[in-house]
Amino acid sequence: MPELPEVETIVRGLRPQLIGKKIRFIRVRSDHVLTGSPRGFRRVLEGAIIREIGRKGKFILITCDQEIRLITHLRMTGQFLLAPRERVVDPHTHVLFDLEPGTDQLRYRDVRKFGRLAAVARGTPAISLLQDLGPDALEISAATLFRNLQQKKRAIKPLLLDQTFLSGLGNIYVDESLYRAGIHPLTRADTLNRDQARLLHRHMRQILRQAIRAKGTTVSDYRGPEGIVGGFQRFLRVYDRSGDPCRICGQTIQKTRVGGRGTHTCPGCQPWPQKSG
DNA sequence: ACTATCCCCTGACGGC
DNA sequence: TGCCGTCAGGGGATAG
Repeated sequence: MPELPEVETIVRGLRPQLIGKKIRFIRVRSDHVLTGSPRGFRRVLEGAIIREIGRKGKFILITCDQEIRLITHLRMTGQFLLAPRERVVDPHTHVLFDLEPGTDQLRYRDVRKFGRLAAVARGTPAISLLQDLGPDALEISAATLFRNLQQKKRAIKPLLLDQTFLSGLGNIYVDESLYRAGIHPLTRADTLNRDQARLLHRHMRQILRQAIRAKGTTVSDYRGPEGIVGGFQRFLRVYDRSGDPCRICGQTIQKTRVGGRGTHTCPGCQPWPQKSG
């Protein structure tokens, strides 16, 4: 579900609500979403005071005193919600954090249970997932992106989705970025020239920033921390628009499958390069 | 190094 | 109405 702009929106929404709060008590309704045992999870986090909330790629990092951390990946349907303790608990809510001061609860809800929550104790090295993360899509420079693309023979779309190569992009923003840069998703990465890499870099940044401003994209079930719906979907030009005309050339937006993922392209604006040269 | 294919889960939707 | 197949903003494991 959430990609970089949605995760950034969530982080920004949680920050003012959580900074300075103490995690007083944790209730785990389903340990499926925890990376370790509920016992260990609670032992590490109960009593911790939240100091910082950040993002790395699509991971949410909640840092407490003494470098205790809660690291979360929402995968497809994970959500953080803030609710008064007495509010009815939705059946897909798996972890509840009582906060102090106040009467609010931070709730982790996840319909498909693909998301994961990990508690990192003081002095414990960062989990391997974070170490393997590639540069953040909003932090990488055009020059570095170009240099890194030249080392890869893979098709550009699966490469951009590979979080060890670049972190933050998901299916929506990859399709949108490639469309705006006029690059076909199956183009071999090392065949892109410097100008194409620059164009891709510029559009990717522009789209991500615009999407953050719009508070993300809601196609079906993404919601921000307060249940807020994103607004970027009205700016989408290919994603979820198959069968509709391209806004630039009028040709019909196609939906195909690339690397196992639904892929949206405009045949006019994103020519297939390896065929025609 | 890279691709293809499951798999993890649940729900929504279209066709019959 | 119900059943069945397919698909979904992600990513890990495994076989070729």
